[in-house]
Amino acid sequence: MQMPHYPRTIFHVDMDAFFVSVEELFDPSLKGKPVVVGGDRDERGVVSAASYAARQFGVHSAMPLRTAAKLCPQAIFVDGHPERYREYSHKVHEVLEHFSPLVEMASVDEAYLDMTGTERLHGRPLKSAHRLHAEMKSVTQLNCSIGIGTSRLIAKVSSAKAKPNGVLWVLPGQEAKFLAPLAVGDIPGVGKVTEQKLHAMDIKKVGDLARFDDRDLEDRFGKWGLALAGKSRGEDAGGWFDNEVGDSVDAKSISHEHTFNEDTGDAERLLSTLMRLSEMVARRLREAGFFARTIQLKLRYKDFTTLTRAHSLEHPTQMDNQIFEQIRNLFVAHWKKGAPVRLLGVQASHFERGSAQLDLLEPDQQQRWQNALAAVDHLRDKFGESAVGLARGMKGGFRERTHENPVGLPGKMPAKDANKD
DNA sequence: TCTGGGGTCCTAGGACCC
DNA sequence: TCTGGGGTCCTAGGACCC
Repeated sequence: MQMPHYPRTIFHVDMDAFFVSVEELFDPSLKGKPVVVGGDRDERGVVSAASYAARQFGVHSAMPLRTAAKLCPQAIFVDGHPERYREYSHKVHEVLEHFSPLVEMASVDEAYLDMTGTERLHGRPLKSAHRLHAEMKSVTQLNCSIGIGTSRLIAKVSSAKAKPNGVLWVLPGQEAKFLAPLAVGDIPGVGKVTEQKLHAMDIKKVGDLARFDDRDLEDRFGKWGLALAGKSRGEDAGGWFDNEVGDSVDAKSISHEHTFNEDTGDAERLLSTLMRLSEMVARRLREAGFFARTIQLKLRYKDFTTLTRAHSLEHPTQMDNQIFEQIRNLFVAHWKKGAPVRLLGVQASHFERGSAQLDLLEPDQQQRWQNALAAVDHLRDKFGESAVGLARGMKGGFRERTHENPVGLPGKMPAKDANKD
């Protein structure tokens, strides 16, 4: 993580209307039509992606589906297919790896490449960008846009300006000049709230921002103000942007949430949803090899008021039943009984790589527990989530953790009185 | 318009310890 | 009896991104 002493060449590769384009590959009849990915026109939810034809009507991502339907009644609404997007994301990644060993997927449909020093192999930046662009099209049949600059920030902003299907190179030394005429909202990290605050200070363009004193901005916005000052000059100032391209960072949290199609105050239904969410989170913890110390409940009522309540455990866990136990306690303690709920969420965070509980065991016993858990996950793959219940939480409680049962798995044949509570 | 789901980072207050 | 300051952990909430 040391700063390079020469100017870097960073590519930001951003797939054009990625979800829509992938859907078009599976159903070519969608091509050229107004398409909205995210769900049915009358569903509770938002637009994940809109085709360029749909955008003509003012439809854009994050917009409520029902609003999109009003703006563009003739649009075709399709469900998203995350597996398809992951599959194509892998193809994209493979293409990119032909161009640099330092590739970082920033999400399913965009990536940063550090192309510094690849001139001998690939030629000048514009030439390699055009080759990349062509190879992407021929291998994946998908269009992308490429931004080139001396920082992630410049690469990212220039790829947005290159859309659709274009390449844009900001020459070293021209960063501030490139940014100056752009709206402050074009800076990644500047959303509605910051934009409003800046507008109130009569800062509309990045150039206006660049003329402000760093100290001034720091006084008004704290740490974020200092980062803003740097960004106005094209620097990767502050936070995630400062990471070298290709530095992999461990996940900090794993969560699942669910919005009901209609609000419900039915305790049974709410608890079984929390159980399902807990299982999904636990399973991903096991896949990642993480044990979580903090478990958090998210509760959103009918009127959209949202609260989060967390609890930290003495012993980190990756078990369904232990997670659900915490979630249930938090839920019972904070849910206004009978109040209609719109959304429930379960989050795990503060990860550790191992478990003090498992560490108490001999290596071969540890292996047996891990094998047992893997077997359960395998059965669930085969027969569905409900086939194997690690957590029988709804009506009863949980097995106590003991030395013989260090992670709180239910026994093979739970006796009638096996559950406490 | 009536607002998804999965994440990251930052702030701020209170507890607790030295 | 009135009163320090710094560090760290925990919790809650909010802005933002794709």
